[in-house]
Amino acid sequence: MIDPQLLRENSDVVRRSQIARGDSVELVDTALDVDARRRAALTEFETLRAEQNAFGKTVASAPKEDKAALVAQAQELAARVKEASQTVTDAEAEFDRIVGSIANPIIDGVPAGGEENFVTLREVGEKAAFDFEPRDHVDLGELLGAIDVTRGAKVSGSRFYFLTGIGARLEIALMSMALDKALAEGFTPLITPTLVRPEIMKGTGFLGEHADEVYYLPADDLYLTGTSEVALAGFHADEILDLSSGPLRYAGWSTCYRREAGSAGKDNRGILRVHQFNKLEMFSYVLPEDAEAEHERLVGFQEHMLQACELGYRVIDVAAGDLGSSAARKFDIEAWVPTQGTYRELTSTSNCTTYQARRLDIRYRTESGKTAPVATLNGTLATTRWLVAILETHQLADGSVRVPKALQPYLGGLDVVKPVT
RNA sequence: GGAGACGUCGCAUAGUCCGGCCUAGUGCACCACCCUGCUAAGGUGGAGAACCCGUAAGGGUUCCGAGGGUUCAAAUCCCUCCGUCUCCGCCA
Repeated sequence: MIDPQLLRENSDVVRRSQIARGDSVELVDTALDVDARRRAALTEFETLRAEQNAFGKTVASAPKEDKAALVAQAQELAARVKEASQTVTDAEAEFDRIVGSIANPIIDGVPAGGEENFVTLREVGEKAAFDFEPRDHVDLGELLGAIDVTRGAKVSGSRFYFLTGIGARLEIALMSMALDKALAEGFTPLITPTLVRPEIMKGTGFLGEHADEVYYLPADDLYLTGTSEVALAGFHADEILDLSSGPLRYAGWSTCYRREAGSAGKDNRGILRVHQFNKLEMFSYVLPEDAEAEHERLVGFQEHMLQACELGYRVIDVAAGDLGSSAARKFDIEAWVPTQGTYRELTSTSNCTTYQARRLDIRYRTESGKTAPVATLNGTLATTRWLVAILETHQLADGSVRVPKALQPYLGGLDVVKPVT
């Protein structure tokens, strides 16, 4: 939910954001209109209700013989109050529907336009090159006994897989390294629920236009989460936080579930795009004025991780039209995937400013003692997908894969993964 | 899955049977001041959240787990849902 005050007093900011995102500008005017109608209805109702309250006291304290006449009068008033109350309910529902559909106003500097209009902030490391024909991660996974997509499909269908042997160990190593990084940077680790209630799913904004990406269990009215961000954001829902001694930082470890509806035919091979994977996710609750600095910190931690994995990558400033509705800015880090000859997203970090917190009612106390919504940020620290880039980047001519130095301690010192015979 | 109890303004509780004197009482904790010579006690006052009107001072409305309903009037009566706890059953 955007700040209604911003809408009222600075609607041009919202309009400019809508343009940059390629969203409707007329929506802003509609929103202003429903806001005005909502407030008028409220005033009307409150006036009537005050009248009714006062009258109720008269009735209660009236002598018995006057009561009948007074009650008759009160009935009439009650009918008008009821009608006014319904008008308010309707007006507020309309307000929520319209204003709720406006995405978070982008931060100045976010490139306008769609997916292809991203801006590359920096390229780091080398694009791995080979003097032999490099194998892709599926072939490597098979050679190394690390990934079994055939049996994944047998058991669960397409886009499912088994991580086997060294593959399973590699994922655990990567996740553990990320967890240690998170701990070193002051994050509190959390293992989160992956099934959540509808209001939490809605509150985090995943039931908007991407609702068909989400697994839903009708028998229990629960949603499977596509990222622990959902549970991490819901963690402090309806709370007033004390941020006086600094931000609250959490690292959520969870399995993630995604339907990948509409991506049929895309990335069918391997484990690049799958229905289920593991992820360590950073999540920060900060003062609104600290959000942009925190965003830079998060992207910094992500870069440390990619560097530790000795991957070549670029950091991009995602264009406005490609942001989720909650994000005011998003940085993606894409690693070089040799067999695809292109960069593929390994991490994403979003600054949701106060948008998500307003919807989930997460606040802090300002110096004047008032409450105000906090800012929330999230970012990937490691996921199963990283194995794709790690395997392909560090492969050797015979199909062996060199283990990045930083990862070796998590594999009992193993420096090269060799093909199984 | 069965049976039962419960959910009140930070915490703990009163109020619910019998609807209106509840603008929700009390204790603890908290803040300010007063008093007091000693790691304290006592006194007075203040203090929740959201929204609306207003430049402001201030005024108003809503909130007793959530949502409906009955009623002139609901913390209180009725319904649905959510959650917590206890006992039994079942279970990887």
